[in-house]
Amino acid sequence: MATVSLSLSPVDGGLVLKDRIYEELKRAIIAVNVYADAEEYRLDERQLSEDLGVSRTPIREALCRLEIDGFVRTVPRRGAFVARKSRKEILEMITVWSALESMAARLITEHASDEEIATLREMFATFDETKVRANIDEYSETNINFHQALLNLSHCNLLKKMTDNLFLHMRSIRMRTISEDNRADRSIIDHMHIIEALEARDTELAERLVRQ
Amino acid sequence: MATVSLSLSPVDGGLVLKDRIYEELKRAIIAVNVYADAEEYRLDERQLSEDLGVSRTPIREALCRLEIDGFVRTVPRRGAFVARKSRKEILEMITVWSALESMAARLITEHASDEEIATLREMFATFDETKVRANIDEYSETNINFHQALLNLSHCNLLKKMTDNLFLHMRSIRMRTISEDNRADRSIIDHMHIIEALEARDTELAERLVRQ
DNA sequence: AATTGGTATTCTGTATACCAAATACCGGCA
DNA sequence: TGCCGGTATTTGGTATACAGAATACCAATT
Repeated sequence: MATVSLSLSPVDGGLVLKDRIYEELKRAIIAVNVYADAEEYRLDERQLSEDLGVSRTPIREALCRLEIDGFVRTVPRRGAFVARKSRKEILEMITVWSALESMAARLITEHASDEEIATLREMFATFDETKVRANIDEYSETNINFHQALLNLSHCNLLKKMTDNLFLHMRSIRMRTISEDNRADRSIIDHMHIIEALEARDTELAERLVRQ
Repeated sequence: MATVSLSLSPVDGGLVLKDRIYEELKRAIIAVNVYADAEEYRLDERQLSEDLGVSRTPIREALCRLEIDGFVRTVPRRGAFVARKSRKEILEMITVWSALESMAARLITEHASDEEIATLREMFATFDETKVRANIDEYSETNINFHQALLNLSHCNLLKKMTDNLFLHMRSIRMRTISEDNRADRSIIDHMHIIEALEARDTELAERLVRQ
């Protein structure tokens, strides 16, 4: 009897309790606008464990991971708090981000296919400069998607992984500076310039544009 | 009575058990040359806990951190293994590293003082090209120090933190490719060129040299 | 002899219990 | 009334206990 190949995929799902808690806590942390009010958001392990209906152990592992990611700051013997980034730290995140993304741009000019680059244009297909002001928030999403798409096209998983966390941080910080986002109309032009540089395989130009 | 300021440092050391275990495990992992032999290095929690004389809880937290750092790969319900980087992953690490370090070079040309840049030269004071071959390993250390010094001078903590881990990985990988290090004599010249570009505040040149 | 089914063991994942440090509260004393 | 000290409570850090899953091993059957 020939063994019939059913091409099954593993049923695991790969998400254990601590991972789900990690995701849930991260979502919750990003949801609260830490920068809005002055009080410190304290994360009580016992509180969380009974809220989520699990024991403290997976909570602690999730908090441990969140601390490494920079979303939580734990003081020994004091507890865990939602991290509040200083201005300097934010600037440093932007610096690192631009370093990584400009490298992504380099890689794209060198390795990505024309079709892949073309997909970048499609993201802005529904927007033109006159409409941008009307739906800032939708554009804001597209804006983020654009940056993430750049990292994806770099085909460098490490670059993507390292920027993903930065993105999440920037997202929550952005809420604080939402008013500054009236520069969206300038931004869309910049993005088009970037795409053009990528299409022209102009490595240096693409890198420079992205960095700025 | 005026409160006398004694400028005492916390006696704690700031290192709790899990942190010490983390450091110890990391050291041990780097010490074993994973790439030398084919067998998988398994990290048994019970084994570790009795070897280190602590319970499993801090072990697990340390392993969690090591996994995020990429030194350990844990399979659900299977355990933790010392991570073995694929060729692709290694190349990606080098890519990210060069992205970060070239950004550091940019920052140095823009912000570092002349004195700080001058310290880079001193690192190579004891070396000239004829001597390099004689003490490769000592030079290798200086080589690493040079790169770390660059990151330090960038005055960007995040850049430094992100590259520190990459450095540790590269260090253990280097053991595998130690034979290739006969290119040290070319390397020292490259470093001098980098220093000169930094001194000349030539941002673009410095960045390009570092990236390569 | 090989393969399959079942059982036993091992080890992770999770929960609970214990301990020590830190803070908060309260009472006494100046 | 204000300050100091002590006690109590809270809470994070650590250890242990329990349960479920995965593997290894053995036996039985073909």
